[in-house]
Amino acid sequence: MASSNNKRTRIQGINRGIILEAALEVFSTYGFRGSTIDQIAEKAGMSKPNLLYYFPRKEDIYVTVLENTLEDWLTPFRDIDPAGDPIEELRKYTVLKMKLSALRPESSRLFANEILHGAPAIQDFLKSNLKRLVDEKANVISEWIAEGRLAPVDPYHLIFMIWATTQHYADFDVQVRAVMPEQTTQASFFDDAANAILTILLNGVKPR
Amino acid sequence: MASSNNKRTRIQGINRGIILEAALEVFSTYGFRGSTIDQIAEKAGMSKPNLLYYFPRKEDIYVTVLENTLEDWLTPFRDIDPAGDPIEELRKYTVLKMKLSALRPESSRLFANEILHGAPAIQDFLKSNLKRLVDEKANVISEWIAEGRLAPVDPYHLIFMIWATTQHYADFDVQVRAVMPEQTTQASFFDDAANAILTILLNGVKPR
DNA sequence: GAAAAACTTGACTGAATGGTCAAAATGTAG
DNA sequence: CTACATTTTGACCATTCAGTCAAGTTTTTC
Repeated sequence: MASSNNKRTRIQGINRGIILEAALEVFSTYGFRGSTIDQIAEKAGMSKPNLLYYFPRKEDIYVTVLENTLEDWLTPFRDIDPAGDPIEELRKYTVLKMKLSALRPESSRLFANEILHGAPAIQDFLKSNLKRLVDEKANVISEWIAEGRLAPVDPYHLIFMIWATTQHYADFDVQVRAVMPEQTTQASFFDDAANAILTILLNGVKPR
Repeated sequence: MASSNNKRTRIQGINRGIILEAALEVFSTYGFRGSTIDQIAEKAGMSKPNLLYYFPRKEDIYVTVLENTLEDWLTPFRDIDPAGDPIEELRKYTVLKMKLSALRPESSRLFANEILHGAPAIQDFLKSNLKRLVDEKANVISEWIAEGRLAPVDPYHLIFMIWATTQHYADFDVQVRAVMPEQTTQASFFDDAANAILTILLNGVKPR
């Protein structure tokens, strides 16, 4: 049985990958409750019992997908460099997050949905790992402010502001597209958005 | 039958209100698919068939709740005054939206969930009513910029930025609370957040 | 190349849930 | 008070869906 054996076989590696890819699409579109195993199985091109052979419960698939996407999401945040130039570091981070919103909106939506419904599957993660990381980066920002290299703003709210704004373009994609003038929703769209955001944000935190 | 008769009776008025209140809570917590009619009926203190007497389909309850909350959400936006001081108008709007996030987070979450899943119930509304309104306000901002009373930023992205940031405190409440330092999640929390946001945002759009 | 292990699936089960119905209870108009 | 309309509900139905099972097929191992 797949789960009882620690070592993964060749086929297990392949099929788990296929399943997780299909599951990300389905879960991010319909939410946990709104998705069915049949849907995921069909998208993955295998029978339901076969899928359940790899992930015995629906929740197992969901949690695994969620954990994987969390990593993507956090990597650029971890990479904020205390030794770098504050404005430049914030610009870099914001641009990377916008890229994520552009290239992997499903991940963002999956995560948003989880939080929106009270984060039942990742409460602990938020309170331990994520909190630790945010505290660390908030400290970095506080030091930048103390050194006069950034305007005095609450570092936590600054972080939230970047998160909120960048994720908005993935999570609220439908609304953004519905509301934006026609031509604007073109190729350069995410670049334009990033520029606009950065103008406001960086002017807002530049020391004066 | 309740729906065939245009004029609403006393009891209909009362019970529809009770149902919609219960439904907002349930739908915003679990999403459309994740909520059951039984749950709503129990919270409303009546039997399921009785509830279905007032709203024959689950979707009818959902759409009605959603429409009601949309109005709350848009009123302060409509009230942005072209004749007012730009910075002051943006401050006022941002503060009002933060208040909504603080006082009625369920509405915000219900709406976020709907958009996140592709806005199946309000696509048309977004593309017509909301778009018209946003275009109008974007024009107002463009004029402010032309008059040199605001830094030159894309008005649409400015609007999105305010939406994203203010709603974050309702929609991502769980994450915010998990990550913020303990004492900070206190009484003045939303005021602090509003101040931090406004500092960055208004500095970011002040003409220089 | 045979035995064992890993993989795959059609057919099924049981619980949850949206919605129906007919009969009973309550409210209301004259 | 009486007749009529409105409201309420227990019992029920049909469907959807997570998860099981036993029997078959393919892959790996020696």
